[in-house]
Amino acid sequence: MSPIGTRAHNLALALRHVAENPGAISRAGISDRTGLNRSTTSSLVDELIGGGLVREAGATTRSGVGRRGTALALRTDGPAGLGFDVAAEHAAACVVDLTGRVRFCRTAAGGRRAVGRLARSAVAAIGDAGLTLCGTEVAAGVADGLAGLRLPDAGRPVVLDSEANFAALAEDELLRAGESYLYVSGGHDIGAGLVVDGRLYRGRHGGGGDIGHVRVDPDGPACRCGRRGCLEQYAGPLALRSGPLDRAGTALGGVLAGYLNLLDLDRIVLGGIYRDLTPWLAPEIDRAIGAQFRGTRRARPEISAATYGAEAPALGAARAAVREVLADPLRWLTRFAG
Amino acid sequence: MSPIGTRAHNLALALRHVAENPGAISRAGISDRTGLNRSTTSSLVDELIGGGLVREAGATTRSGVGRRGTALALRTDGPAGLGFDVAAEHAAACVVDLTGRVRFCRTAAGGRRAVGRLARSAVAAIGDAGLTLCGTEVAAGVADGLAGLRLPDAGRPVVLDSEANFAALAEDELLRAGESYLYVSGGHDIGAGLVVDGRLYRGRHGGGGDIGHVRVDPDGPACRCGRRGCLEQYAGPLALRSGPLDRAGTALGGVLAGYLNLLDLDRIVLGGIYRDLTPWLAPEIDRAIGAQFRGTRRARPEISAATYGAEAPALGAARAAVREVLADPLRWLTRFAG
DNA sequence: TCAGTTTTGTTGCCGCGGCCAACATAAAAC
DNA sequence: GTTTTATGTTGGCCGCGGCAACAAAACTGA
Repeated sequence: MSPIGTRAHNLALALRHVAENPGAISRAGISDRTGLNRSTTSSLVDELIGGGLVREAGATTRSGVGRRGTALALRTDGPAGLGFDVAAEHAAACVVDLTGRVRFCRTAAGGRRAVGRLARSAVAAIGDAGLTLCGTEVAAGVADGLAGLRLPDAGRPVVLDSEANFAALAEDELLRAGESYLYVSGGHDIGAGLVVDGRLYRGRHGGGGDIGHVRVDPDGPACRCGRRGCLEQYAGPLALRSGPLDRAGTALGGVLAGYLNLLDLDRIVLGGIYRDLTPWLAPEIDRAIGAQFRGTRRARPEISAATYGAEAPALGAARAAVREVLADPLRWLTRFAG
Repeated sequence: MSPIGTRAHNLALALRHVAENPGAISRAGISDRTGLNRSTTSSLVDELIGGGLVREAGATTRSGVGRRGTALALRTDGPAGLGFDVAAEHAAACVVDLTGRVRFCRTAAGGRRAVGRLARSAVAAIGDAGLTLCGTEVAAGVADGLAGLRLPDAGRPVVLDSEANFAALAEDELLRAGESYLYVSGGHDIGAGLVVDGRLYRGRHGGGGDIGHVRVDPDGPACRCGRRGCLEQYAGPLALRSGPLDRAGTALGGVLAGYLNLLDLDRIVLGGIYRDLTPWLAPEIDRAIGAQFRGTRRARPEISAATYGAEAPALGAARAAVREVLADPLRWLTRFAG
């Protein structure tokens, strides 16, 4: 059995082109870019419109001779992705529509104790906006942080992953551009989310991505993990408050340089508490990378600040949920069929 | 247009099951495991048999009531994968059949000057064995090392990649098991080939995988690259001859530990000149990894010696070539159609 | 103004290929 | 022998993509 049938594949293909050219592509445009026949494209688009994922949006503007096409766009009153971020001291919930636009976003103190309240508000917001929940994903440090929580789930399993991974998935522009980047998130732990060619790398067992205890200097300061010279002692929140930023940047850059020699990435994205420190951290990180980088045939990666701040993990989780609909619209279209 | 049509996908699916259960699976068995209808499976297998990829091999042995199935196996007189390894001082050529078995393997001194002679011998061996060349892949340090070389090419583009990447692809058992591992190859350069879930990770621009100049100690010895304390100065061939092995193991382990915190791998494979030193290197590497490893929810990766020695890159390149046929048998079946 | 040209979207038909049901075959159980 | 169970093949159905023809909508040029 095919992992995804031809029809499902082509529906996703058509839908992706609509998502990437909202209001600016017609059936014929999809046909041109996909190589599918115009009649096939018409049939696919009709099905997407019938299922409430796509709408017609006037005529395409185009100079020159010939009939104008019918512009297509994603509907913003269809599926809603729901994302949570559950940490020790705070929690957040976020709702996005099919275009990835934020329709609800709220943060609360109290960690997992606040989740129930946030969930009720989010579900109310989904209803008020005329949306329909399509999936729930949750950023959480540890899986058992979820045990006992009852989350609205759209009849599908709730997806769990790390904060850094979901925060990496909030970077819509980079994902759409198919970039390869490492999202480095500063916080109580130092997390990393690796994206290759616009797709999240998940370790085999969902482990990995925890780089706070990579050793920077065997003779460095003692760490709470019982060892010495961990990255956290240079670039963790305590170290950032008490130490100079250039020391943190150098330590981070040294660790990242090792990754860049192995992995061939386009970009380092600084998130979490690093985001607002980017102007001070980036030069030192860049210098440290330059001291080890050996790219004879590739450009040195850019270093940039994350687009979103504290809300990034919840937002990324919500966007990941709607991206599942974009990746396999047929499942959404037949969700009542069984 | 689908990247690979339904028929092509199902042919590959059926063929993969034959490859993974040689001589021990029937049409009905494929049908059971794939979910495809028995009639569909019959049609697929007939096409694979007609194209010379699969043969019937007696009856399956099974206890209990019912008719015995017809056992299926890969043919060993069909497509041949041709792999080269072109280095500065030596070169190698390798031929494998569809099962991945080595049918020809020869090494020569002289680097790229020896390639023409090796190629002629390999092509002769392919003919003598009644095989048909299906693809050529080449392990080479730099792409321009290939400029001007005329290689037998089966009418398809010659694939180029690093020695470490191809050596990683020679590990058939690990690939089949879907393991995630980093193949570390010691040599003039220290290369690394990353395999995730049985699939080779290729950087965006084919860069990466060159870890010889990751910094181990900023105050370390000067390196030919102009910087100080590079891994090569601890674990390169010169350092291995003059220095103690435990120092090399510790340096390697330190670098690998950084990767393991990020990547969540099952295994480190030691290849190249490290392969035969594994008994001495592995304990130190393991110790150094243990000093930084933070796997609360995953096992510490195993460290093992590569299955093959100097012939690994050429063998891996040859196996990669036949794997293309296994991945898309329809292209092989229709190779004369255009 | 109106035919000619170009582009868009729809409709009817064909064919590939997967699924289903029925049947022939082979081996064991009774 | 008959019955039961598993394997492999055959014929027919149908979903869905491609093709060709046509209608519709815009511009171009006498």
